[in-house]
Amino acid sequence: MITKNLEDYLEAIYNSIRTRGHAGTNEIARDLQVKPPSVTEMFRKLNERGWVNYKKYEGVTLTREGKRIAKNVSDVHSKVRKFLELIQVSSEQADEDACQVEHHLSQESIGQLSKFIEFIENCPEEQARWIEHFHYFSRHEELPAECRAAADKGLRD
Amino acid sequence: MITKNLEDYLEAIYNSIRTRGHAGTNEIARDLQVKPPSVTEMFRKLNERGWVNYKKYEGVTLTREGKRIAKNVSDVHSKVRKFLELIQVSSEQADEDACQVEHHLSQESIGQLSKFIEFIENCPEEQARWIEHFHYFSRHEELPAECRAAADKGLRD
DNA sequence: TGGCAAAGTTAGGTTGACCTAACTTCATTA
DNA sequence: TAATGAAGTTAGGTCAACCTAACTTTGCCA
Repeated sequence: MITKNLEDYLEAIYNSIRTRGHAGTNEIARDLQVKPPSVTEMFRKLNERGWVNYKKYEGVTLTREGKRIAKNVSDVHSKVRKFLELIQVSSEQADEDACQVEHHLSQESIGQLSKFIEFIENCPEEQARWIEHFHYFSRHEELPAECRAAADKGLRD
Repeated sequence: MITKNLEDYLEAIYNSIRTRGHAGTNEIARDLQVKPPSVTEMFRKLNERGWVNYKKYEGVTLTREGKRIAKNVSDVHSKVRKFLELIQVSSEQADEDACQVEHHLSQESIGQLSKFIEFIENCPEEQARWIEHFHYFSRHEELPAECRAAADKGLRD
C-alpha cells in the first residue's frame, strides 16, 4: 500500500524533473522541507516498490508506474489549487493547501470538483457573472448592489 | 503542538458526547476504527495536555479548551461537507472526505470557503440559478439548453 | 593531479500512532 | 453474594517518518 508520504515524494520528484531536469537528494529535501537522510531513505523505499530507479549518488528517475502515480497526484493538486484560487485564496496559500488536501479526496470528490471547475470555465460569460459577484462579496462582505436589488425584489414578491 | 490525530480524537469525543451523552473507550474506538488500547493511550495524552478530563474506567469529558478545539474542527468539517454536497458529492462520501480534509486547510482557505457557502446561501433565487445549472451539468455532462443558447449567442456577438 | 567543498549516505536514535495478548475493573443477574 | 461477560487498561512490540552526527563519494579547479 502506498502512503500519502510516498505520494508526496513521487510528486516532488516529478516536479523536480520537469523544472530542473533531475531529482537530487538535497533538492527534494529542500522542496519537502526535510533533511537529506530522510530523502535517501525514501528513495530506497520507492526503489524497492518499483516506482523510481535509484542509483546511489546519482539521484532518481521515475518508472512508468511511478510517473503515473505522480501525475495523478499532480493533477489533483492543480484542480484543488484552481478551485481555491477561484474562491479567492491567495495563490501561495492555495498551492500550499492543495499540497495537503490532494491526498485526502476520494475519486468521487475529485470528479465533482473537476466538473465544477469545468462548468465555471465553460459557462457563458453572461451566466458566469455570479463568480464576479462572489468576488465582490468576498472583498466587501456584502452582495453587490445588483444582487441586493434582486434580493429585495424577491422579498417584495 | 497538537497533531491531526489528537484533533480527530477530540472531535470524536465531542460528537460522542453530543449524540450519546458520554464518550467511552470502546465507542471512540469503533468511531475511529482503531482498537481500544489505542484510545486509552490517546485519552492519557489528551488528559496530560489538558484537553480532556480522564479518569480510569470512567471515560472522558472535554475541558473548556478541548471543547473549543473540537468545535473548531467540527465547524470546518461541516463547512467542507456542505461544500462537497453542493457540488453533488454523495452525503456519505462528503462526510468521509470532510473528515480527512478538515485538518489540512489554512485559516485563509477556511475563511474563503465559508464566504463561498454563505454567498450561495444568500444569493437571491434568481441569481443563484447557476448552481442548478451546475447540477444539470454534473448529471448530463453538458450545459443546460438555457446556458448553451446564451453561449451560442455569445459566440455570434 | 590532489585536495576540498558540496552532495549524498550510513548508523543509530526518537516520536507518534497503532497493534496483540493478557490482565483488571465494573455491573448485572442467578 | 459470587461469577461472568463486557468494558477498559497495561505491557510490550511494530512501523513509518523523521532527526543528528559522522562518514563517503563526486566534481571541480588551483
